[in-house]
Amino acid sequence: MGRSPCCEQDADVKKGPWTPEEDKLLVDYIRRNGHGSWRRLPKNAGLNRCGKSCRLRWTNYLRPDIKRGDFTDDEERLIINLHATLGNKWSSIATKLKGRTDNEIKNYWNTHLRKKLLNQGIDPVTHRPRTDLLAGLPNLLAAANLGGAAAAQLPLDINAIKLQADAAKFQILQGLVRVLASATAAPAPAAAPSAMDLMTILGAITGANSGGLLGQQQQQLSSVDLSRLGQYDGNYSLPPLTNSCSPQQQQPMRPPPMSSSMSLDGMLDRLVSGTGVPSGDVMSSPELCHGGDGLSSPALGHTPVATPSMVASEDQCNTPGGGGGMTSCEQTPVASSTFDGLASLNLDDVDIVNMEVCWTDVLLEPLPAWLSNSNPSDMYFPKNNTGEM
DNA sequence: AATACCTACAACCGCCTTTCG
DNA sequence: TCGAAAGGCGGTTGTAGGTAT
Repeated sequence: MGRSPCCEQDADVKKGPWTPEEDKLLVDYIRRNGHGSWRRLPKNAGLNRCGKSCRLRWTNYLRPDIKRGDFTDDEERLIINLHATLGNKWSSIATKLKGRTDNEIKNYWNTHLRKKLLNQGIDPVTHRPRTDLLAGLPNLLAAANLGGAAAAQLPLDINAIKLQADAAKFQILQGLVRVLASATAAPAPAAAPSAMDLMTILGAITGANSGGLLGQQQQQLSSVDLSRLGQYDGNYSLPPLTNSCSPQQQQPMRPPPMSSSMSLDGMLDRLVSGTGVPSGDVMSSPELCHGGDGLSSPALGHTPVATPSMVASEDQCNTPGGGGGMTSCEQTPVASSTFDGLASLNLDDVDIVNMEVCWTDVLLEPLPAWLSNSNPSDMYFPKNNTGEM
């Protein structure tokens, strides 16, 4: 059908921001008479505006019951939950938030909440883990695999590439762990990659060698059809996106077993097998809410104090698998990946008991600032550094 | 201090739905 | 029942203010 703009016939109507005088005319008129017919209102109120413009100005800004000010945490949660259910039905969402207009909620979503979810690795449209990150995985792995001769040919760019790869790895890990968590609740469809596929990929991403994929890992990865990763988007139902670590669950704060439960593999084993995980709410498992979280553990090079200055030590360089493998520390630039050197890390050095952050919280955190730094070479090679560049 | 860039939000546009004669 | 007018909605744009260079 379609309609011409309501004021098309009158090209002289004013557009743009409203002046205080216009606001006063509109408010005074509606207080005295009600708005009645919006089309006739401008003329009756002495406004050179389109009726539609008057209605929007009134409903979005001048109405006396409009609530002003920042959105509260409760309002944020409500908007996110409602959006997950209703989608972009802003007017429907607005009916649940007293005093907020659909336009205000829409703007707040587009400027704040959308970015917030994206930073948490959540697709703001589907409210599921982002799969666009997985789609770029092959390229990412290729970049991460640059080392040795390739690195020598790209001496200036390799650090930036590796750091960007780390940033993407971090987000991919967020998504993968969420996917794996959900996989315990719903069996994977036959066509989708298996949990073991993901484990292989994860192993490759977090590979102990600093140069990237090597030997057996690379062979294993080649057996995984990465193109099927995209199927995760619709095939698994995810657990609720709630902060699931209740005080009671965190209370025991017992030192977790220092064996596999603190390693990523151990954690994922539990997720995949369901061992020690209460059915129905994987994310809230007390097993997973102890002080030492999987991803912030040193097993992934993400100790809470991890910084770019965390460079592989001489010991690590000399330890098989610790930044070593087929790529020596000499070949590895100063900006060795924080995902590198995993096998050499000593869990005994970590104060797990005092790490009070739930791992699910870490998963939902935005990228660390140093990982999302737009100019990584500045971080790795400060101008007043020792002149290693 | 000047300029460029970024962000937030008010306002507009075009389409769809509802109402009414 | 039909068609036009009016209201409503969601996407997009324009702009002011803030921040970085």
